[in-house]
Formats: sequence, C-alpha cells, structure tokens
Amino acid sequence: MKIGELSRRTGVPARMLRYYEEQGLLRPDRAGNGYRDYPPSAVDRVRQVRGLLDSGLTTDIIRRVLPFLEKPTDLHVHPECVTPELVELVRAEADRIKARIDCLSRNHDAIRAYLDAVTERLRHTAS
Amino acid sequence: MKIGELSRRTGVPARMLRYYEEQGLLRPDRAGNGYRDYPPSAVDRVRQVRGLLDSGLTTDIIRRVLPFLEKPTDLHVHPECVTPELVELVRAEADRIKARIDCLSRNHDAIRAYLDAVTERLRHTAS
DNA sequence: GTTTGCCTTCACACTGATGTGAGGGTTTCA
DNA sequence: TGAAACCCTCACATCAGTGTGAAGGCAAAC
Repeated sequence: MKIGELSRRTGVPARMLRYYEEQGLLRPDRAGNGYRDYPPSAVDRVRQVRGLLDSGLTTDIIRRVLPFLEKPTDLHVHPECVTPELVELVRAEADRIKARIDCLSRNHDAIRAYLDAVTERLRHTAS
Repeated sequence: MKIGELSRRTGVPARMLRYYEEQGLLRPDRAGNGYRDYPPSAVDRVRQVRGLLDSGLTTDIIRRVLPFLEKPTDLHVHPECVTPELVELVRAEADRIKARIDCLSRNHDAIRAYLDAVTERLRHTAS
C-alpha cells in the first residue's frame, strides 16, 4: 500500500509516516518509481507507534524496544545480538513504562471517582 | 520551603519549578524578599506533575485535571464552577488516559514476556 | 496529451518542555 | 566586610515532534 492509503487508514499525516521511517520505526520497501510500499501490517505498527509516542516514549526508545514487541513466542531477534547490556536497557525501560502505568492508573482512578461524585451530586439535586 | 530545597527533594531543576508555576501548576506564595515559599505538600504535587508530564500529558491538560485529582471524598471544586462542558472535557481526558494505560500495559506485557523468554533461553544454554 | 492527484525530497517554521547564562539582589557565615 | 550560596527575572538556545509549502516526477482519467 502507498503512503496516502496508510495515512488515511491510520489518521497519521504522511509527513509523520516519513518522519517515523527516518527515525527507523518503519521500513517500507520502494516500488520501481521510488514510491514507498507498505505491507498491510504497517497499519497496526503505525497505531502502536502512535500509542507509545502519545504515552511519552521517544522515537529513540521506541526504536529500541520495537524488536521486543512482536510475537513473544519464538525469538526473532538473533540471540547473539541480544547483549546483556541491551537486555538491561530494555528492562530499565520496561520499569519506566510500569511507572507510567502506575501513575496514570492512580490519576485515572482519582478522576473517575471525582466524576462519579459530581454526577451523583447532580442526580441528587435533580431529584 | 524555598525553591532550592524543593528542587533537591524532588530532583526537578528549579528552572522547571518556575516553569510549572508559570503554567499554573504550582502556586507558591512569596516571602517578603520575593523568594518563593512552598508548602511541604508541594513535594507530592511536583512528583505528580512530573509523572503526568512523563506520561505524555501537556501542562495545559494537567492544569485542567489537577483540581479533580485531590481527595475525591468531598468536592473542593465549587460545584457551581463545574460546568457540563468541563465535566465532558475531563471525562474525555480520562478516556485518553485510559487508552494510554491500555497501550502501555500491552507493550509492557510484551516486553516482559520477551525478557522472560530471553532469560529462560540463557538459563538453558548455561545448563 | 493535458489535467488532476498522488508521490518524491528538501527546507524552513512552530510548539512545548528544557537547558543555560547574564545581571543583580539576599542571606549566611567566617 | 567580604565571600559563598542562595534567590530573582529575562532571554536566548536546544530538542523532539509536527505543520506546511515549494519544486518536481509519475499515474490515471478526461
């Protein structure tokens, strides 16, 4: 699929898809005329990248953890490329992600509780 | 407490504490000499702001949801200030936060699974 | 075959969060 | 009294992610 269609399907501007490629997050091949050619799986990949970006990860971090994000069943990262340093780095990033989850969860719960209290109050005054 | 101490206690540069104030996230009062004077509760407040910032929220959003984040027991936002529009806005932001949590959770689980598979593999080859 | 639309690269601009330093007042302590 | 360590404001710089537009090639449709 060409960049325009991927853009329409994901809602991500073509400009950004080119940027993500420049950052090593996407690797479309090229048709004979130079046009980018994305596999259907790119749609999910783009959504995943967007989600992580929205959650405060940098393209640099995302590029590093991306290989660890697909089917966990069998390792498709060559085992000899997985240095202890890399594992440590990824583990540290996982911890930071966990911290984000905890922080967001706490705040989400607080907001929901507040919202519930407000609507409850409204129900009361209405009756 | 003065800005230097708050900075030391939170690990956030004084520059940033001034910036958060400019963005309406902190409201220290001023001593006679113009120095900022923070209450002890500012430590937690700063940590909360940092966590949300790291999780991809903007200072603008944080400022808006901050009043909804404290003790949910009794509403200390004047009920008459809580317009339906504001409630809707906060609800929408809560949904976006939920989406972030889900995205991060999925990816965190995938990374952990990968990490576990790798260490398992290492345990095997070691034996 | 020309128009229309999508693609290419390049480049400059903006925004939000942050770093950094200048220039100057205040507190503390020797 | 002077030095060190705070604090203040102001302003310019940087970085990542994005927006936008120019200049031009390719493709499908009239």
